[in-house]
Amino acid sequence: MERKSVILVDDHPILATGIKNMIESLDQYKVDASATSAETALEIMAKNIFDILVADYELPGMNGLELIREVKKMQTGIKIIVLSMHDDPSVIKEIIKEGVDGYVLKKDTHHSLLSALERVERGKRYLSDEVSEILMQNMDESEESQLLTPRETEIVKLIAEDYSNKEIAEKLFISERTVETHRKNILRKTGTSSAIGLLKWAREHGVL
Amino acid sequence: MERKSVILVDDHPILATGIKNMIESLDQYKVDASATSAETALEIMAKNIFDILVADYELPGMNGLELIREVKKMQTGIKIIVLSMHDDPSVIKEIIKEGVDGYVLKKDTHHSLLSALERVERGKRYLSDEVSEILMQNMDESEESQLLTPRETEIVKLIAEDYSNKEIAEKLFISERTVETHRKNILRKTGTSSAIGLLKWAREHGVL
DNA sequence: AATTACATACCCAATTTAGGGTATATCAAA
DNA sequence: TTTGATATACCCTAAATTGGGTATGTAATT
Repeated sequence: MERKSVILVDDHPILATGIKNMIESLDQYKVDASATSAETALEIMAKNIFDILVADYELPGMNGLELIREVKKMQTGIKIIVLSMHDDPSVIKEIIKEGVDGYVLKKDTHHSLLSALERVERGKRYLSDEVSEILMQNMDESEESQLLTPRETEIVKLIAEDYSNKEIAEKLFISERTVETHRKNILRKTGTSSAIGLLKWAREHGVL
Repeated sequence: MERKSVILVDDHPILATGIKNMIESLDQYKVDASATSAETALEIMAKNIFDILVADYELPGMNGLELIREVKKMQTGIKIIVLSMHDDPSVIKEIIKEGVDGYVLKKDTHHSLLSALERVERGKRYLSDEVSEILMQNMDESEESQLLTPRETEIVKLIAEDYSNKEIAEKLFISERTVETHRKNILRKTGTSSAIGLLKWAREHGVL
């Protein structure tokens, strides 16, 4: 049987080597290419065909999401498995929406990664048990990403960048009163009561 | 020849397995124990003797620094190699000051880790090339980690956790006036002018 | 046509933070 | 022993933020 060709993307070589060995411990896979950045990976994929892409989500420069989008444009048949450290529901949802075939957390066991490989090879999708559980816990409190209006989200971002109400007002060509109103509404909606509390909320909910 | 006994601590099993295989690719080492938390590692080390500890620095609960301190109390002869993602000079310095034998970044190659093992086994210390370079670049702008006093750093952390001055005062059993004074001094020293600006500074300078 | 959501803008009051001081006790270093 | 750094605590004022309202124009939806 032909061994499936895998390309691996991880910006931490030490971890990449470990994962490569892990994958190749199964005879049916061969890691034919490794890249430490999304950009390099895309260059390689422009010239070679692979069966499966195993990519770290946290990458320097272009992030995992952008990489996935580009790859799907280039090689429509390729299976994508994302390996991520983030167990933040909003991040997970975002990645899955992008249509990846497998999602495995770095804190899962190595069996998870191997299971993911076997499942996606057979055309199925795979979520590790950890990931499934996280998603189920957050089904109900979903749509909270739409809690804030676009304008409010914009203002949250400016607050996070350390602009005062006055500066935000000038930047957006609106009155300082309006910024204050948005700010109040934002704090009320998010259940926070200070700029720093809001920042924590925003990070946890993927607004930033 | 007796194989050296290694204990591995990493909270991400998938990565731990990869590193274990990597270490055992050299015949002279055997990974006799693995733990996913500092606490578990300490329990194991209370009952067994190891030659070398390879520990991830980012751990849930007790952090790498505290783990190192505890281990040095328990097993004075053990060699310690820290494996970390952080290439922030201030973090690196802090860890090295604690007297570890080797420091390797996850973005180094796997050869670095193996070199580290061999060097510390022979009683020498090891810093990966990447780490050496980072430290050299920051020799001059050093001491900026000492810009803030310990007390001030403590307060920065509490501000980052969204405590108000009043709450910080209660927590530390000091007057709210004192917290205000610290806060003013911190803003002056860091050249910032708001809590959020301070937070950005703190993140950039490894205070958090 | 009525309702709803959104962005806009104002009023008021209370609280918190920022920025300017000064002052004291302690401890280490020169 | 004097100096310097640190942690403590207070004074003052000004600015910014928070928390409670109301109100209006616009666009989309029912």
